[in-house]
Amino acid sequence: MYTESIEDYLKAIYEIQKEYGKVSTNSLSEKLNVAPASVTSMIKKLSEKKLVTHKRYQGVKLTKAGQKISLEIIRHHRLIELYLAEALGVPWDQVHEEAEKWEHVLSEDLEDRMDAVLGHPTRDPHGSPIPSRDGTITELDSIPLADLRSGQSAVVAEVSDHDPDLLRYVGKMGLYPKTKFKVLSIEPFNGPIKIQVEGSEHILGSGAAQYVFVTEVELPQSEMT
Amino acid sequence: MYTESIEDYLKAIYEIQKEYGKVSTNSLSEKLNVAPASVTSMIKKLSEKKLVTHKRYQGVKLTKAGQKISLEIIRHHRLIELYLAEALGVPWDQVHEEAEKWEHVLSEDLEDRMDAVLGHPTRDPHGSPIPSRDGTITELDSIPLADLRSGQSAVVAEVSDHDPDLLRYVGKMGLYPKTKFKVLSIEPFNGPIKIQVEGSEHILGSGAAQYVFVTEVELPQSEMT
DNA sequence: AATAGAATTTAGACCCACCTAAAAATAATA
DNA sequence: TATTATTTTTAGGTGGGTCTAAATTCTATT
Ligand SMILES: [Mn+2]
Ligand SMILES: [Mn+2]
Ligand SMILES: [Mn+2]
Ligand SMILES: [Mn+2]
Repeated sequence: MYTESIEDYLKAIYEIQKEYGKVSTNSLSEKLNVAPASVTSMIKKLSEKKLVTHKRYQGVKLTKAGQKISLEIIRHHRLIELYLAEALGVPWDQVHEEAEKWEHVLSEDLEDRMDAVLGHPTRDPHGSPIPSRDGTITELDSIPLADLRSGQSAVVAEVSDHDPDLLRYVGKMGLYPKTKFKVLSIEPFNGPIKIQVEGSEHILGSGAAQYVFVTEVELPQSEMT
Repeated sequence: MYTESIEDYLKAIYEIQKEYGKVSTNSLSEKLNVAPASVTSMIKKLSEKKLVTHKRYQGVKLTKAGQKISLEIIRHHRLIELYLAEALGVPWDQVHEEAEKWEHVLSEDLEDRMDAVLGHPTRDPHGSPIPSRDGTITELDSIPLADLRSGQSAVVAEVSDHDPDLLRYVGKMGLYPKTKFKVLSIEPFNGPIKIQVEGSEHILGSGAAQYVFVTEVELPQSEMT
């Protein structure tokens, strides 16, 4: 078993790698709220343990072993989030914090039991895919809601789960994963977006729309090719 | 919040205090599997934080503040044990290990939700009382099964939860809390004990009988006063 | 009361994860 | 290309929790 710290680093590396491709010391420093110097020394440790490869001043990359552990922790995290939401009614903006701690002490046995109770789910409450036990994951290809145009319809795929305020904000307008909605209007220069969700209209700030990812985009008739 | 280590020390101190009255450095060393020297230095820390009082070479005693935290952790531990058993079907010999870790990262909110789902229970799967939110606990007054005599009936109150093998052993004969049974015979010099549980007979070693605590003892007619 | 044995504490050290301040390497810009 | 700015690493230090080996203090026994 690895320390909580190591597991959190590996998870962060996986996530940054996925989002930006390259994983710099500074990006880890920011994500994990530790000083860059601390990251450097942890990188040295991870590198000695062959969990990441590292070229000085060039960022890190997960090894096969590192990715395995990383996905194992992400599986814990997301199963826990979903379990808390489903079985104990924890609101979706609070599950992340709880999972952040619990993920490190969850036994494999309990992981399996939760998985079974939930019916072997594939998505967490924010729409993120849950890696399978053997460490495979199918990332979604979705686009930010902010990139849609007037008249388009789409389905919410995933909402970033790192800011509880954001989750409460978009939750208030019903923008949960799998929810279909339509863009009524979108103002230029990152202006507000008017959307229709299940009959009612809402105004969504472009900042938030950056963190809501959508799929199944339908063009309005007039713009079909 | 306190560290996991501090919480485990406080919990151990509470338990030893309850069982033996006096809490020595060595008893903590054994219970926590750390060197006596480590205990001494932790005691110094707990003492500075006013969680225990300590007279050199004389053992420690929880302060009000120390007891409060201790009972808070014990509440977490026992609620978790019960939740795992009830909601996820974890066998009673495995819940302790899982709880030992999770207890330190459980939020108050989740504690309350589990408590509610379980219907505000008062006993964990091993029969131990669950402290209330405000830190009160009513310890049972029970006696070891080993102290019973031939012909007596009693009800299982509590089984020590620190040895999974013991739990599986007594579990096999159905000696769960609230189970009524009768002593058919008991051999002298710590000999084996023959008991009847729900119709069927079992032989119980005296070692195990030391860790099964019973209550509601009924004398056989012939020995009534 | 003296002494042997047991329990406890002190001394000194290790590993982990973090920090700040300063140096070094890389990237951006004039 | 030379200079400046940014990023990353090194150097040195702290606190938390543990260890072993050596003192100290208490307890039991003669
Ligand atoms: Mn975490
Ligand atoms: Mn999530
Ligand atoms: Mn514990
Ligand atoms: Mn228990």
